[in-house]
Amino acid sequence: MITAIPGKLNSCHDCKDISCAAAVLKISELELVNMNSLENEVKKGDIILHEGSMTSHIIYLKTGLVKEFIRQPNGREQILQIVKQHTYLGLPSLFSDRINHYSYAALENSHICYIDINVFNRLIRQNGEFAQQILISVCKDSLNNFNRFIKQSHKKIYGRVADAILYFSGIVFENDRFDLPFSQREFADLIGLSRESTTRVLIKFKNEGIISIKGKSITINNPDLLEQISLKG
Amino acid sequence: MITAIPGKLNSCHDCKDISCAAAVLKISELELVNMNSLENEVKKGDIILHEGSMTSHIIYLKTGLVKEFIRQPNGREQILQIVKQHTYLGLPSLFSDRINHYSYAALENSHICYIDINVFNRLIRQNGEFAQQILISVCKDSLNNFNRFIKQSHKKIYGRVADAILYFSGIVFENDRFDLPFSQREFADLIGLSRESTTRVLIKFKNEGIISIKGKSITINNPDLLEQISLKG
DNA sequence: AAATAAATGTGATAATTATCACAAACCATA
DNA sequence: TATGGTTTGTGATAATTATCACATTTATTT
Repeated sequence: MITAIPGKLNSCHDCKDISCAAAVLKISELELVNMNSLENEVKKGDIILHEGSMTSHIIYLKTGLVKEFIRQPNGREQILQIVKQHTYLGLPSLFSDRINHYSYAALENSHICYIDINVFNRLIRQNGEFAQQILISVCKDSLNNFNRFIKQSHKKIYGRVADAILYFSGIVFENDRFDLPFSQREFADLIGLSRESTTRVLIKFKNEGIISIKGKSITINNPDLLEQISLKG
Repeated sequence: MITAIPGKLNSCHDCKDISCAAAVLKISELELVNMNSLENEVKKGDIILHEGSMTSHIIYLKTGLVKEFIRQPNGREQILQIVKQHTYLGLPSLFSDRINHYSYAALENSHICYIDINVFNRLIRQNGEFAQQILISVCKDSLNNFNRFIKQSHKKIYGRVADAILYFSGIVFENDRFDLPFSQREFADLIGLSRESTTRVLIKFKNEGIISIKGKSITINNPDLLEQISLKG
């Protein structure tokens, strides 16, 4: 039996944002316990969801890091975004045709929860606060993603690589120094460029002192200049 | 006073889809009358919303045709989608930062309604069915849009022009013959190509007999071939 | 209907990026 | 530490698309 929980939303301890999925989850967490939702550990490289498959459960990324991607007709992978913990995977699909449009693979060992679709839907209908928070979460996510994509689309390779570095630094890892969680091949897939072009730009940035590269580790030395390059297009 | 309306959703008479915003509106229509929502007529070319402005009302496109667009840093316009009647404009913005991320301009004389944000939000909280339908509508729309964009992004100019023609034929006008609601300059903006390249491809398609062009009117003679070109990338 | 402005067509050229081919560096593991 | 595999670096070249410049057509205004 599901009972609507009075509309008290807490903010997520990590990001202090009441629209963060972690905060949203607080309502459903009670339900999850009741419903015996499955919790699972996935290893780095594991595929969590396949594009084209039916949505049978909602998947909540409790801890870890995941890439969202599709396969382009030419066979190449297109990475759409890096998904951080406290996020539902592919929520929009649930509310459209219930087919997963994207694939998800773990970039690190991660913890995920499977939540029953019907529980979720009942919660939404019975609890307006919950519905509103999910709406906010979905809208923010899709807007951010779409905007990032649109802005990239007309930029030259320098601007695009700069964007990608700033994306990892700012949005994914929130740190000027970070380890690329995959190869340059995949980095190129995220940006939508050839591997060679991507490498060349990275080396150019390195030679100009804007960034430092040691193995998979990237350090931004001059964020302002990177921003400038990104803006210039 | 807003009262929750028992969850009976009708399908839209036009598109027979209960997730169509027209169906969703049925619930709020009653409210709209109560709240004295403003109805307005806009002329072809009028700008309905400016990117960057605050969301003060929700705008519902009752009749007409509208383009959603942004201005790229290089000054060029990027048309994101063509919005048909029975659609809320920029709904995702309402649920994120309440700033309109895109601009909207009328491609034909159109009728729009202004709905108070608070009415909308109260409806969502008080009526789970309504919330769910809005969620569905937002998710479908953003998925479709994003997918269209991603699929385009790696295609060559032929595939992209083919896509755009199929988009107008299938999604916007639902007819093999349609009038471009704007110039080829704007058509190019929608596709994200230069005007000259776009023109050249159109002429190529025309010379190959795949389409016919008379002024602004385009007729698709060979939809299968167009599909093929789109798929080939 | 003439004049003016706007949109479209087209060749030549330049800029950008992908592709190919292979060398060098790095990594895992026997 | 040798060895095979993968990833990264780099030059040369080809493919694709934008840009420029201008002719031609079409639309709008007086």
